[in-house]
Amino acid sequence: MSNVRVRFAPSPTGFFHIGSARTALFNWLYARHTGGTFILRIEDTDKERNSEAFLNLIYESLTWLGLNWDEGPRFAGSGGGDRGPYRQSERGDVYREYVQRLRDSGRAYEKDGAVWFRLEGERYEVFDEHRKKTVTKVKGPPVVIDDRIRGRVERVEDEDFVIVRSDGNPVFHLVNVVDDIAMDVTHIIRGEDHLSNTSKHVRLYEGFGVTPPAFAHIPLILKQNGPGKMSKRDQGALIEEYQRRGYLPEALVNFLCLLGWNPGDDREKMPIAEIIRLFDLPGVNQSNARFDDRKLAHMNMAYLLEQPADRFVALAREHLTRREEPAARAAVAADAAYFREVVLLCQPKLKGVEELPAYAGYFFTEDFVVDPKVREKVFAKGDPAARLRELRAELAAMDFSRDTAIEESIKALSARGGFGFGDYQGVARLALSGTNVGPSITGMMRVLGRERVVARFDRLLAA
RNA sequence: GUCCCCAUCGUCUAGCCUGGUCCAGGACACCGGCCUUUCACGCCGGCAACAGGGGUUCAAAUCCCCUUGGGGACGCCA
Repeated sequence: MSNVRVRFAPSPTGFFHIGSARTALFNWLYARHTGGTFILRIEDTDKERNSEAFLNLIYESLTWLGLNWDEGPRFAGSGGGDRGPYRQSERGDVYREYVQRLRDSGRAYEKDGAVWFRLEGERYEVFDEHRKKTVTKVKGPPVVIDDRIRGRVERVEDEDFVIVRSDGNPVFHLVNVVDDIAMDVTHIIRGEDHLSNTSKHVRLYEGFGVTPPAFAHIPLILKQNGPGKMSKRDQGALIEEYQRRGYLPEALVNFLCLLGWNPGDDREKMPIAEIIRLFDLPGVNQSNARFDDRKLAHMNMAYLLEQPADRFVALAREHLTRREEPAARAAVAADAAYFREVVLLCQPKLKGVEELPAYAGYFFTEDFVVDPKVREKVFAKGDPAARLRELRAELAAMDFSRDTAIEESIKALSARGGFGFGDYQGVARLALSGTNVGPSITGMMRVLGRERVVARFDRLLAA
């Protein structure tokens, strides 16, 4: 156990989004890499905008992603620790005590009913064109931030700022710094949007007579289309959406790691243990990264392909249970062993489990649509009906227990008639599925079983 | 407007710190081809970038400056 202590400090004021998840991830990775402690702290000082539902979403999303926390609110095995409470709404006493310390030392004062932090230096008044008002400025040396990712950053902090609102609630800058002191946080890893706040925070640390922790400002994730950083409103921004769509959390985590960090070589798909081993602050990029849902989808497919049968089947079932369409309901209602056969037959072909209802719906109902375009195409050349009748005649004697046996029968039939395997495959697929895409035809026949295959052949021949 | 951060293929990036090994490598996407029993996967190939200008140097993607562009922050939100 090292003495590294990092924290992820979200506020439950909205959906949990990709940017927050990556900040949490980088903190978690750094804690795991160093053998340090990962703290979850809930910054719920904005009483107006907080909600328990969003709070729960934070817990659930982090847990789903596998980002367990060592200290913080207790949830699903995570949490605990002796520097709580870990919700800022429960830490009023701590803040009052720290504010009093500032007032005692003359570094805080009251004005307009609020408490302000006093900067040190010569004061002067100036009219701010942008804000259209006269403000009091303070002359002083710039704040120097030694950022672990950006290097040396200088910023002038030249106005006193509010630390306790007139309604008595402490503001973000104050509680953030106080808690990081009280919780012995050693490294602050957060989004670059906080870089300009950091000068305030450093002054507060100085005001408390505390050496600031190490700062590491990570690049932002930019929205896929259009200008600006990704926000909760953007398409694909919500973690729960990927959970709902049946994405593998480890695929999402792997993808997120690569947005602003890399192992230093060409590797992309890596087990989490390897990422933990290699992750370090100097390896984090300085420039913002644009989100790319296609790359994420590809990563997800790569992970899906290698899932053990049991987990893949469970994932498919869990996903389909939440889907509303008839194909999904029929699939869930089907015999479990049959469901498993179908899903495993499709596994190597799918980009995501969300494709399942559209891709494999015909396995679970006799009432599937026959694509007219595909039908036209299949019947455009040769005599597919004749081929299907020949194949139909073979069915009774066919061994349906193995794909290879079915394949051999069809090959033998083709050889006898002087046709190719494909002459039977296309029309048979149309009869069985109503389309021209899908898993292997022999696998389809085996899984559907002789009875259903015969019926579907007959139906197409009758039409 | 002010301040801060950033700048390599369409996108994510390697290379930059410690200049020559880079007519710049990988991945996603896209386009061909192969494989094949459809569709995928896979494999092979292709397209495609050092933002612009100035400097330093024998030599610059790499160091410095300017411009431009992108991003962020400027709340009694977090």
